[in-house]
Amino acid sequence: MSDIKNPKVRFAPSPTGQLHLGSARTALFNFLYAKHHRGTFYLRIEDTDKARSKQEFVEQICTSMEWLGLKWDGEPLFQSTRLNEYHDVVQTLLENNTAYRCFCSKDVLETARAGGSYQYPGTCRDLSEEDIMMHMNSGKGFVVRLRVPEGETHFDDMIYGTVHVKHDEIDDFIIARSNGNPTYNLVVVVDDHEMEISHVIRGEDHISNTPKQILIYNAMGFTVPEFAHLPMILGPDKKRLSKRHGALGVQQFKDDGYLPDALLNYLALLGWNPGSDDEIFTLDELIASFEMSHVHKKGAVYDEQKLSWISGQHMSRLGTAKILEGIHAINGDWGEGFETQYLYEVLEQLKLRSKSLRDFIDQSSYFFSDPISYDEKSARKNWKDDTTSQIMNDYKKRIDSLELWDADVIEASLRKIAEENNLSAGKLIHPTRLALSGISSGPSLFTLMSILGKEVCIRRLTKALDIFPLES
RNA sequence: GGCUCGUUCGUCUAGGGGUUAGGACGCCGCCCUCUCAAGGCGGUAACACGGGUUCAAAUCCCGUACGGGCUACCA
Repeated sequence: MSDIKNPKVRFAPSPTGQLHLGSARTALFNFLYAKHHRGTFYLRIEDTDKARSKQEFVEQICTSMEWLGLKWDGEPLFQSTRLNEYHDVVQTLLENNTAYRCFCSKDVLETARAGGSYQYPGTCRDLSEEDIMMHMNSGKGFVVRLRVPEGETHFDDMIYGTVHVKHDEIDDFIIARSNGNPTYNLVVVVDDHEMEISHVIRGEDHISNTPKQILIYNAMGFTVPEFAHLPMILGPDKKRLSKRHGALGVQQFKDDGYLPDALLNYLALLGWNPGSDDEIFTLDELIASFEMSHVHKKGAVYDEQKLSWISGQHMSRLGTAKILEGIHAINGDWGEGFETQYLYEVLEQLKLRSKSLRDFIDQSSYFFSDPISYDEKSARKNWKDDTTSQIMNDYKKRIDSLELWDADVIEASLRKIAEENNLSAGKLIHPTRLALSGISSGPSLFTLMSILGKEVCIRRLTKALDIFPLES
């Protein structure tokens, strides 16, 4: 495969919705293939469905792709600007007799279909010149159909291998609607040819469109590109992932605080394997190891737990400055009023405990303000009675007198007072943590205290002494 | 219905004639430990089924079953 030179690929979403996980994966594989082989990655907006296409979706798709880091080369191509070209191709096909006008009404065909016939009966396939003129003159509407020849078509899919389809399984399908607009199968071919696409990489749902498109390539005398069909991403019900499976737009992952590299990493592992046991990759690493031959055919079920794990792995490898940048991108207020150095220390502690940027935000409140509520379960367990209060009070006084405020010193003083009272250190540690953070989990207590500072610790202990033990 | 593609632990996957069928997520246990994580160690769990071919089949072939996709004047 290393002899593939400068392939040209494209990602061709239709702007009828935001960028979804499935399309993002298709975009990623196109991107990886292009970059791995030093090729070109184009973006084409398939907006020929006027009724459903919206400008806002075009913007949303581009934004999502930029966020993911899937930068396309050149300017996006909009199909809506190319209607004339499509029209010309239809004319050429009509002229060389590889396509014909069909005057059958929609109703007639639907009735026929309802009767159990699945294929177009070929009514207008061999209309005489006179009949055509007559219909035209009477102002009757028509669609243009491709005249599918006898025989069979096969192609060598890079992932699925050779696929054969007999032509009698293929309808004389419509390439231009009665309103003159071209249909998908035609525009795809015309544009892929125009853009000199060498490798068409798309979802497996297009595998049965491929023979039809090859027929058009042949009818026009165009060179047929290589094809690679990607397996689908499935929901837990094993059906193709869709809106029904919940909010799975790329935008949502961004809002949930996932890192783009983590999402991409996860997506890459859905249907592809790196040929090693490695699982954590940056985008550049994915580009370096991507091989189409390692893409397999089976649909893969989307699993949020694994995404979350991968995300956590990325998080723990990321520098605190990058994390801070990411957090501020989704919440500009976070840590406002505190010095950057302080924020870095906070992030350093939370890194191994966070799967997403949201987790940092959700877990960090006590670094910025005194707890306003306390975990009741922990309070009842760890601060049972006045005995605890007494020792906590002693402990408060003890740390108040500390000259040097660092984790080791703080720890030593706590262990000493525990020993003096013949208690295990935990008997002091747990209530202290509760008093300082309001919860029972988090970073090492002594690190926490050193970060918070003496004054804050004393203040929070004082407040806790007022509150605990709770009334029974 | 027709066509087409697929089927290895619950999930993502490795393995493509001889393997104790490997790894990862999850789950469970242990270790570490001030908690929660992280990390380490261990455990749980799979070749859809039936026929062939072969000394030998998860692996090759044929069926069956099940699942996906397509079968639009959507893309």
